[in-house]
Amino acid sequence: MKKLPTSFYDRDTLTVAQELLGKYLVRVIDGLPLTVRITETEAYIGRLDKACHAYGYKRTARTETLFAPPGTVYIYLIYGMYHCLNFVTEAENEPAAVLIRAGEPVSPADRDAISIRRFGCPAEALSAYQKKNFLNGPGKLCKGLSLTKAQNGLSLTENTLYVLDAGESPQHIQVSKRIGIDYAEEAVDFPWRFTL
DNA sequence: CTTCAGATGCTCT
DNA sequence: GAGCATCTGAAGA
Repeated sequence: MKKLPTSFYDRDTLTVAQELLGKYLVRVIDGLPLTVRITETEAYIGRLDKACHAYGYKRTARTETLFAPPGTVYIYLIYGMYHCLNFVTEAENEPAAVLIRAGEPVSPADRDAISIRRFGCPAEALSAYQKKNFLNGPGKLCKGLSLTKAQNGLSLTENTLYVLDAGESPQHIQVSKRIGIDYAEEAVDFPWRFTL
């Protein structure tokens, strides 16, 4: 499988958000890869989107990463205790990104390694509720893959975090409104959430 | 299945 | 000082 190049991210954010579905997200820790199939994304586009941290090209210490070149990793802390993983899209200085909202382990070994990070025990010890809600949210995904602000600003062309083309073209994409952005006025209705 | 409150700290005004 | 691109456990239907 081939690592997605910078040119993949250097495109319209809505296109990238949809095409990321079904791709494999690889997180390498101490030389060991954890692989997750991406199943849900959201698009955020600073130039016109009040839900985006960099709406109207607002530049602060936090949003600086959104102005970085496409294929840069944007991770921020939310609600004081969770992290959200994003991939920067479009041209440099055009602040936009795709939020990775959910995924699923590719193999049983990935499932166990991620379960340890998320729950402190192997997957077989989990409750039905925990198995059903394994990586179905941005905070859960980051917890399971041990992603924090320490990885903010990394490039997806490096070897600690990257995306592989699994050869799967996204089918049956469900389109809906984004979650948790009630403050964003007209942008709350933008259909920019994509689920496999 | 659903709602609900509380956790917790960084970011921006 | 207010608010946040969330999650969990408890309680009720």
